[in-house]
Amino acid sequence: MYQAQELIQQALIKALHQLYQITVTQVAVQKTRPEFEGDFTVVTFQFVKAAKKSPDVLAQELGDYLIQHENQIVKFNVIKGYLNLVLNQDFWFSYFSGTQNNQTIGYRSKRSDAHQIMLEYSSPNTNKPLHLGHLRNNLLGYSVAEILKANGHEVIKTNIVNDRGIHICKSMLAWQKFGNGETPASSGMKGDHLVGKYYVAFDKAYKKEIELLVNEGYSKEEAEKKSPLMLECQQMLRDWEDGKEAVVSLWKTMNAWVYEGFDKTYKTLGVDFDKIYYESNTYLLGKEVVEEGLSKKVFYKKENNSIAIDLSSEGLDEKVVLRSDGTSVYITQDLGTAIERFKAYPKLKQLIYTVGNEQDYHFKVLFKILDKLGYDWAKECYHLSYGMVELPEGKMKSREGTVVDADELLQEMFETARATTNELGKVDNFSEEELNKLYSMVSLGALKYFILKVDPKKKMLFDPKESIDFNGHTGPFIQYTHARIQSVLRRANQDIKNNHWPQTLHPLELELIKSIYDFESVVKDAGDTFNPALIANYIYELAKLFNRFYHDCSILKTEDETVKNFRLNLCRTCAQVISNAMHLLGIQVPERM
RNA sequence: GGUCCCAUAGCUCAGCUGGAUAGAGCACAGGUUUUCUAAACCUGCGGCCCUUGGUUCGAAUCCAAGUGGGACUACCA
Repeated sequence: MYQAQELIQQALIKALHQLYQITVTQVAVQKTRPEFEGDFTVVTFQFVKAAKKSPDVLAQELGDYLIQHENQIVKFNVIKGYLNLVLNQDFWFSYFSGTQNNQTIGYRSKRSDAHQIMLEYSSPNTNKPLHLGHLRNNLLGYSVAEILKANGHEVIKTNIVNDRGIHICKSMLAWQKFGNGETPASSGMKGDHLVGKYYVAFDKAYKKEIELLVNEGYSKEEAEKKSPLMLECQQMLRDWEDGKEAVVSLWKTMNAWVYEGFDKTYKTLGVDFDKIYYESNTYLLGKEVVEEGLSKKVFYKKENNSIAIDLSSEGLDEKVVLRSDGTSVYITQDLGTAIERFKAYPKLKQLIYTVGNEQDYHFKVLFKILDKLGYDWAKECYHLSYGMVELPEGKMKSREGTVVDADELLQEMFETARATTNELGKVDNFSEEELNKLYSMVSLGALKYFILKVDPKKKMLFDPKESIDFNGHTGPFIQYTHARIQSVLRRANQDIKNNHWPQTLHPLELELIKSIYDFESVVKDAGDTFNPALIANYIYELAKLFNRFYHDCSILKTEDETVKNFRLNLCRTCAQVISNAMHLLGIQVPERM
């Protein structure tokens, strides 16, 4: 790999030392802004004092030195103390020739120091279908996993399904009471939606009960405790924990409906998992950890017999880790599960949890406790926290029915893709199967890109009334660019020779090479910061640049064979970068659209 | 009350490890196709980068305080 910045930096360090006896270990070398001539820029102000020179003189002297001592640098100019350096064109040709036909451009092959990383994402409850918030989780988790793989790591994608608890009992109870034996088959409803319907039904009936009780003169709090439905539901949960046949069997049946539904949605979305955990298997984990922590005096027993940890010295509060009746709280299970995972995967280096930012505090506490218990991998646990998806009227609430359902949204996007494609009328000779594949590719491209281009940690707004765009800074724009390139390559129908370089480059050609050059470092940054948005924004810039090039420079009509060959080469490499980058976002690119 | 996150164009977002005149897309007004896919390209319009202080040669970017918005602060999951 060629390292332009590194090369310039080393030369600069030498220059500063020899010319002015200034010793530094690092000099920031940035890309030159497009409005100036040059490839890389050095800001000289920081050395002005030590060198006792004016900025312009300093820049001039440094530039002279660099030209003399570094043969890759051929020209420079100084503007207001900024030293703009121009690299030898051969440097770029030489880099570019290394990318020829490299189908894994931008990806690192598996490294010797590869980390085995477990990345948990999705982790749905089995009482309702997936909504827009889950989509962000799924897309983010999947993409980060792909990005980490592209950085040469081994990634185990995992999903811990929250398949037990009071929320599932609510759906079960409501189905028992109001369901009349309805099944996905009898109703034609997708299983997760059917179960979700009864979750909502429970809530409605429950609210009604409370209203009645309040009218009878009880306070709201009392009413919530007295509600017969809720009492019955809690009994159901106890029965489930005791393994009571009828309850367990109903639970199995309804969960199976949900899994069938989820699988469909996952398949549509194109996300998958290497290992699935179920909370019904893990929810009792962690109790022995509490014992261990007690003996290590990390935890203490409170007067009421509950067990807790005091984290006030860390700026956090006291946290109960085991109830006074000896049952687990949620964090007990999380402690147990994390330890279990590191036991089951001895090579595991890092554990990443993709969970919304409302749980920031929870994970801070979790990691702190693991650290205090003496697990040295605790510092390698990472909460991949992301902001909520909000609607114009505020947060989504599934019980209040203000959610954007994932399946519905996917279906709507599909229809929009169909309508738009047909309107443009470029696909007359597509078969039915090819068409459906295209609609799905484009609609998913639009949706995934829409969600992933936003910095994960920021909350994002989704307005269902304004459908997701297919023009401009969107997934389909980038997919279109890819299809366009493929069309040119098909028509060219010729072998592309390597190492045939034109005498001079068009400015856009040079910019394209530089942009391609950046891809590798963008992948690295995205991996280091777990941020797919970096990839998304990068690849948009490349696509835009390509479209300008496509508009300004003819490719197939070029008479000079060397130039034509070079441009085809550039096209092919751009298409590969687009395809590889989009793959990291979980987005496929079409050959034609 | 405490802790954490966020604030950039009418809207949705980049830029934030300090650097040149703060960028895109959408929307709005216009233009480009006998020529490789117009889901494209080009032009215009649009900004006290929340406020005030501080650090610095230099602040949208770092620090502090304030304002506004959100989340969390369960023997819920």
